[in-house]
This record gives sequence, C-alpha cells and structure tokens, in this order.
Amino acid sequence: MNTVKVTISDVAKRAGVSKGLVSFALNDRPGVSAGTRQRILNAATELGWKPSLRARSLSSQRSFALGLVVARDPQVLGSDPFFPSFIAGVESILSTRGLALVLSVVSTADAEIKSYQQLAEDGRVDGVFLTDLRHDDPRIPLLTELGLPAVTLGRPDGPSPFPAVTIDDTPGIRESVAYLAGLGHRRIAHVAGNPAMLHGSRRREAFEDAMRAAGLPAGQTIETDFSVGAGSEATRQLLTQDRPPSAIVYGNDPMAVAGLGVAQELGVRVPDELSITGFDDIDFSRYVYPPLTTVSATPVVWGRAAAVALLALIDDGAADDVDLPAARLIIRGSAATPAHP
Amino acid sequence: MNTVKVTISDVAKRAGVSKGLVSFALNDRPGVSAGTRQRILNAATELGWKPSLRARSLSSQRSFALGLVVARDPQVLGSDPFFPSFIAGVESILSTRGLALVLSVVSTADAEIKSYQQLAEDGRVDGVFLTDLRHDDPRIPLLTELGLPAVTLGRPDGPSPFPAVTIDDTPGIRESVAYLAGLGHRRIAHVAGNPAMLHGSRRREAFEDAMRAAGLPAGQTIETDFSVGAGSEATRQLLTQDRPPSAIVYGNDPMAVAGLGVAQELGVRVPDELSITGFDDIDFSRYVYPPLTTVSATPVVWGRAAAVALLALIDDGAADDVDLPAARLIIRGSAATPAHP
DNA sequence: TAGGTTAGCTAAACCGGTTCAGGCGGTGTC
DNA sequence: GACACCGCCTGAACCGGTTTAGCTAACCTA
Repeated sequence: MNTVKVTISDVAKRAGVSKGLVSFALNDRPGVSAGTRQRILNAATELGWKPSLRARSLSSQRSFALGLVVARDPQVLGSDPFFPSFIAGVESILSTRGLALVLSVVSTADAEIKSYQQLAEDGRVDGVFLTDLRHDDPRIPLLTELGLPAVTLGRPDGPSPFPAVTIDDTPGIRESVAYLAGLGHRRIAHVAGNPAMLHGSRRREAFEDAMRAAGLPAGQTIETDFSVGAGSEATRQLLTQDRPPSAIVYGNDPMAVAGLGVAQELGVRVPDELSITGFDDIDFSRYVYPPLTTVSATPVVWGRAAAVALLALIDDGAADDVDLPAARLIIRGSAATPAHP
Repeated sequence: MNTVKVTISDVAKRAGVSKGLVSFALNDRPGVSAGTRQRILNAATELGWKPSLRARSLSSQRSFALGLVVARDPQVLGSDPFFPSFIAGVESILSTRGLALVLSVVSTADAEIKSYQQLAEDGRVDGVFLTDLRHDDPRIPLLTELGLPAVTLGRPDGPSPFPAVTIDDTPGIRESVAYLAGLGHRRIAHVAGNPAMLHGSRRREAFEDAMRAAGLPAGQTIETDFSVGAGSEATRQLLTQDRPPSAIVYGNDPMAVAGLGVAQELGVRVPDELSITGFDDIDFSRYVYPPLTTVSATPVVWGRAAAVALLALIDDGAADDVDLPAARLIIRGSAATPAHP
C-alpha cells in the first residue's frame, strides 16, 4: 500500500507545472487550459493525491464542517427522536460533499452560548443550524455578531438575517382539533410544550384558534417542558379534576405516550373515555395500545433541506427561505366518539 | 470590540521574543524562564490572543476532535436514547478541553466503512469511539490499518489493540431472570436483540445461563434487531402461540414498551397474566402503565469514561481498560406472581 | 583556566495548501 | 507595425502555528 504522503508539490512536479496551477485545476477555476488540467488530474490520480483538509482549512479559512448545538437535558433529549432523524437528514447531504458535522450537546443556556462562541472562535465550522427556536432568540444576535452563517428551523418571531427552513405544524394541530370536534368532543384540553419555544407556543395558539373555529369553548391548557415526566404530570392533573376533558391534544408524542400511561393507571379507558392525539409520529406511537393518532413529522426531510440551505448560504452568500409540506394528521386508534356519562 | 486578528507574531513582538518561544510558553514546555513565560502570557492576554486551531492542526498534525460513527437506521436510532446520553457524557469531558465531537450517522455497513476511511483520510479526528460492537468486528482491523486510535464500548470477542470501556450487563439479565423465577415464573421467554451485536448475543447467553441457574427449562428466545417494531412482532408471536410464556425478558426497553402494547391489544393483563422486564431504563419505562421493571443503564457515565480513556490513549499512546459498575435491576410494576389458570 | 554542559533563546524551515502579482507569447485593432 | 489585450502559467507570499538546528552566555568541573 502506498502509505507515503503525497502533497500538491509532488503532483505539480509530476505534471510539470507549478503547485499554484494544480490548486487551480483542482478547484476548477479558469486560467487552466483543458489539456493541462487533464494532465494535472491524471498526475493526481496516478499518485493517489488527496488534498490535505488541514492545509486547505488554514489557507482558505474554511473548516468544511457544519455545527449543531443541542441544548436539552439529556434525559429529555433521549425520548425525542427528532435529533437523530434530523441529523441523519443533514448527513445525507454532507457526506456527498465531504463535509462533517460537529455536534455539541449542552444542558444549560449558558453552556449553549459558550458553545457557539467556541465554535466561532476556533473556526470549527462554516455555519450552524439553529433548532428549538425561542422567543426573541438571543442566539440570532449572537451568531450575527460572531459572523457565523446559520439557518433557522422555522421562522423566528423577530428580525433575522438568516434563511428559515420551515415546516408549518399548525395545520396538524388544527386538523387534530377539528377531528376531535367532529367526533363530538367538546371538552378538549391541550398539554402544551415549552412556552419559551416557538413551536411550543405556536402549537398552543393553533390549538386555541382551532377551538374557536370549531365553535367550542376555550379548552384547558397546561404548559410543560415537552418532557415525558411533565406530560405525565399534566395528564394526571387534567384527569383527576372535577370535570375532566374528554379529549387531550398533546404537544408531542412522548407526552401523549406518558398521558396514555396515566390514563391506564387511573382506569380511564382510551379511547372510550378519553381520546388523545400526539404530535411527531415517533416510532413508539404506532406500537403503544391503542396506537396513537398523531401528526406526522418529517425530520429527515427537514435536515436535508436545512443542510442544502445552509450550504447555499455559505457558498453563495445568500439563500432563500424554504417551506416544506405541512405536517398532517395520521388517524390511528387513540381517539373515538366520546362516551356521555 | 477588538475584531482584528491577533496572531502569535503579534504576541511575540509585544513580549519582545521570537514566535517560537511564544509557542513554547503556550504549550508549557521546558526551555522558557519563568519570567519570560510570564511576560509572554501577559502579552497574550493583553492582546486577547487565541491561537488558531486551524494553524495548530496543520503544523501539529492533530485535529483536536474525536469521532463517533453511528450505524443505525434513523428510525431505530430515534427510539433508543442511548446515543444522546452517551454523547452528552462524552461532551462533558470534551468541552472542558476545547475538543469537538464529529458525528457521522450512516445507515449501511458500507457507508460506515467509508465514513471511517473519510475521517482518517481527512485527518478529521484524532480518535474514534467504537460502539455497537459486533462479532469479529471488521472495524477493529480497519481502524488498526487506518492508524486511528479508538476505544471500544465493551470488550470485543476477538483480539483488539484498543482499550475497552465496559459495563457488564449480564448481572442485570441474571437478576431479572432470578427475580421472575423467584416470583414463581417457570415459562420465561426472551426477546433478544440483534445476535450480530455483542450486547445482543451476550444478553441472550446471560438469559440462558440464568435459566439454567434457576433450574428452569430452557426458555423460548426470539431474535430481533432491537427495534420497536421487531419487539412488537416478537411479542405477538409469543403470546398467540398455544402455551404462551408467563413472563418475557426483553433485550431492551423500547421492545418491552412495544411488547406491553401488544399485550394490551391482545387483552393480556400485565403484570397479572404476563410479567415483563426491560433493559436500559429509558425515560418512557417509568411512565408507561404498569411502569417497567428494567435494568438501569448509565450511558452518560459510559460516555464520560470512554472519552477519558480515548484521550489518554491519544495523549499517552496507551490506556487501560475500564470496568464500570454493572447494570442492576430496577423493580417497578410490570412483573408479579404468575396467575395459574 | 581551559573545556564541556546547560538553560534560554532566535532564526528559519516546515506543515500543505491558496492566492495574487506579474511574465510571456499570441491574437486583434487601428 | 505598434499597442493593447487576453489566456495560460510561474514564483512567491501567505495562512498561523510547531519544531529543530544552532547560537550565546553562564555555570560546572578538573
């Protein structure tokens, strides 16, 4: 095996040109005649030359990597399959271009800020994905100041210089409520996600809008942090009160699964005495009993689109917003006509 | 804000020394007098100098990053919280040392090989974590050939030049079986994991050993791929046969949760008519009903230990094997004395 | 007191690419 | 035929560190 290191100078020597020209040929830029370019490329393949990523990084001031900072409690992170799928989508784009993904998992907001600063300071990445958007998200000015290109997952509520890649999740919530209302439910509650997160509050608003649209009285809403434990607690609270709801719309599937557990524990039959719907269509939702009526999510697609947009932004200096197909309701077995006691 | 780039030469000039000496002082190596070192460090902080990671990478032939290649179907990956937690553990070590984690998610064995090759070829990382060990794992010779330092999670079944960081999971399985046997179960089945994976077959063997040790007839075993769907299928198969088991030991929690769903669907009451145990203690297991009796796992601890070992290997050229405390049984509500029909 | 160490430091090469100013020959224009 | 222009290419600077050879002065030993 040819283990000796072959550099651009070796290629240049072999092709009988200067190393500058080899660089030009490699990055196919104008100023190289077709014949010479071919000669250079031949020499390169003959020698098995692989340009050094590190040298390219230093001289071109790029890192050929993208960054993802995930700020969640590991416990919460573990029950939410969003990130693994999202990352798989991102990777499917990156791998074809020889780029890498740098992942940072932190648990506090402080560590999150530090993480972005470190990535920027070290020039570790050429751009980052901004997930779990929050109200007046401080990361947007931070990244602007750091000069780090970014793509936001969803549209921020404030001004943002970054392209947004969005999946509208409000139709999914609206459909859920409309579906439950159509089944005859009138007392529908919502176990909402983290109100500090945009998708948490947006789903909640969609829920309230949909209730109005269905001509129903405002439903009870409980805010959580999207965690399984919080979903469990919220459900217990809803079901142990005087006039419990006949249906609950959950802000995500993990909480809905937890809610199902609480209902079973309390002897409340699902879907006969309680209908529930989730959001995200995680793998589990198909296999609990009854299988969860939920809203499909396509994090892999999202990851792919976000990666494409971020790379376009980095390469061209600009990228358009992208709107992906909205998430839709998937009807399974966890909702039914309410029993009137 | 001081946005101008300050390099090692600026620091050298300010301290009145050569840039070589600044480098020596920074990496605190001998050959610099205490006074001069202080002068250099002062100059550096005054100028706010941050050594360029890229330049260091090029000249020192290191990348200051570790790699993790995850070869799983995104769907399976999503329901298993092992990796998020493991990564969180790894990060807790890396972040304190200014190192980064490069993550690669692939879905085929072929892409996995390519991914390691790419990481090595690009010099993208200084070492990698080897997870989901398989029988005669081809990645061990591959990494040896690539000259990439590695740490294995668990002890490989063949020869390996790499340090192993291990959590023995057989006591957990043995305790599960002993616990069920103690409750009076005699027909205990095992929904095993992927037999190609070391922890899949090892748990299965532990199950068989434990059955023998308990003086019980060999239990029925079904092999799966560790996925929720496979766990569901296996359970259906077990419960719909002529003489179903009174207890099932699952190779992981996601399959146990799916099994619980199937039991409920089939009208088999858990734990009265069927006892089940899981493995890993994922977040969900506490919140399904009945809560899952399972075996604790500590992936965060594992990640931390693996990172420490890998860094020791990289820095010192050698590292010892590490044995972490074995996983133990956590008794909750999904197992009980069998009902004799 | 001469010769050998050693600590502290400098200068320059080096890592392996990218980029830019400029040279050179050939064509087009008037 | 002089001049400008253009395509193709070279040489050298540059990115920002690390590392090594070698210099100097002080200190040690016989």
